[in-house]
Amino acid sequence: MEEENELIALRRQKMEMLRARGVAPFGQSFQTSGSIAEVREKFAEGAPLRTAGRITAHRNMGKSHFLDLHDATGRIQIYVQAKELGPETMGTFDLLDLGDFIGVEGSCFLTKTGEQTLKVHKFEVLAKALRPLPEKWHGLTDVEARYRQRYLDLVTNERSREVFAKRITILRETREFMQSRGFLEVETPMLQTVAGGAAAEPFRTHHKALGLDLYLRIAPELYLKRLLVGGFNKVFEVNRNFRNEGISRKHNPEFTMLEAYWAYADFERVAELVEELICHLAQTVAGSLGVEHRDAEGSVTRRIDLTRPWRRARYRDLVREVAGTDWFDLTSEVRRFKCHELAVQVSPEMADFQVTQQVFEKLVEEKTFDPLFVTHCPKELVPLAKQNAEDDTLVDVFELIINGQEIAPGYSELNDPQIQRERLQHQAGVGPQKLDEDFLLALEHGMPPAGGFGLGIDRLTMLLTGAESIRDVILFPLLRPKRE
RNA sequence: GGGUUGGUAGCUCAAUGGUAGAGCAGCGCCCUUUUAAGGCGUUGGUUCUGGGUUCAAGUCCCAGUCAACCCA
Repeated sequence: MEEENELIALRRQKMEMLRARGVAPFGQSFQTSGSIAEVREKFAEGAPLRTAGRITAHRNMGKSHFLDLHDATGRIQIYVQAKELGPETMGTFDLLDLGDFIGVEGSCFLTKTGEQTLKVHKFEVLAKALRPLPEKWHGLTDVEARYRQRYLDLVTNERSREVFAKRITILRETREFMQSRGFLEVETPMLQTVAGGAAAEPFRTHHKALGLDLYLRIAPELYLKRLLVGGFNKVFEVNRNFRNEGISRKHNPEFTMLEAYWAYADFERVAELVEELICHLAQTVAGSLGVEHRDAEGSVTRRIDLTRPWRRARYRDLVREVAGTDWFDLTSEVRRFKCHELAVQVSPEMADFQVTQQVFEKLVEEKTFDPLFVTHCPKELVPLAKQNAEDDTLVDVFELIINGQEIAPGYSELNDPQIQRERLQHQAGVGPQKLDEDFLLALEHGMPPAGGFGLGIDRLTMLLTGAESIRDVILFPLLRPKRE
């Protein structure tokens, strides 16, 4: 990657000097009494304990040393006394640097300020760090470096560790919640011959042995529905979708989605379920239904109230609220003029429903922070949903908006194979998708009426952690590689 | 794809067109309860890359590159 510098050369030298003393700079397994957090729990004055971690600070008092040992669970102070260890061991100790992994055996004591400390009797070098870590106080703040070298971000930034700990909890609790409601977790293909289930540009790939062009899935929907045909009543999948589109604060080309289907239910019951799920996750992860977002200094920048019941409103009513009660009576030309007045940008090639959707996105979606279920959407926006029984220009769906973003769509699923075929044919005409004949064949065998929903795990994590960018909740977001 | 801003030591940041600096880390010395330890001293630079303007460029201009933000 980069050439040798003085700091690295010096660490290599120390590594060789360790070898010369018969100390392996990259050690073997080390039996501990637990992680650093566990050791702190077991802490009892005088008790012997063993733990391991990375050295992140060294306070040198001459004949005695205080060091901080870190792992993902926390920090513990260790105390090294020259008299205790003897000159031979201290010679090895002097070859340690910040960043090195060591294992220590010692006894618990409290310093005069009351800090839990391990007085080291023995230590082992577990791994020498040949490159220096970022500075202790500011940590790594360069956003580009934080994404490219996430490991350094995790080592130095507590806040980043917390975000990912919460993401892990969200995934675990989501699975448990869905399973507790009787949903079965299934796995469906990532490699698909037809990229269906959504309107999005797919990634292409190729299977050599079959000589077959394939797509990375843009959604698992059509396979999960096949499972309803197959007799499953409640299924869900949590995994990656891939969309070959632009990258932004809210978009990463691969993102994690929970998708679930519930036979004999409809979008109303699914909305209830989603409400319960998100409230459960908020309680578990944020500890409250009042979610607070904070800036780097810790001041609250946004409060989101998840208290149930959540507001439900019809798409057209919401548009009327922001664009005037007569919006849907206006001509195309007047609507476009009104967009100009409302500072909503529209382009000439947009259809009327797209103009309205643009108004909706800018003036409703982006300004809504507390949960809002948008219902009775126009069918052009959601071609895979069931038509409303009273008004066939509408479909039985909800779009859940929280934190200014669409977080979860929910549907009464279309199960009429004939209408489904027409809709897909219409969609295939404009998009890159071909017709998934195999899916239509399945539908013709009969799919029960069902409710379904998708929940964007990345955006949900943003909501519950206060992250401003999707890259802050994805461990390794896609970046363009750095060239030489 | 378009616009704006940015890229300087390992990290965090300075530097009117005029000798590239500081803090932390490192290195040396002092210090046996420190915790952003402290004190004294000290090393470290392809200023993102390539061109140009100029007596002189980190700084101005052009092109490229990567990133962040906004827009499509």
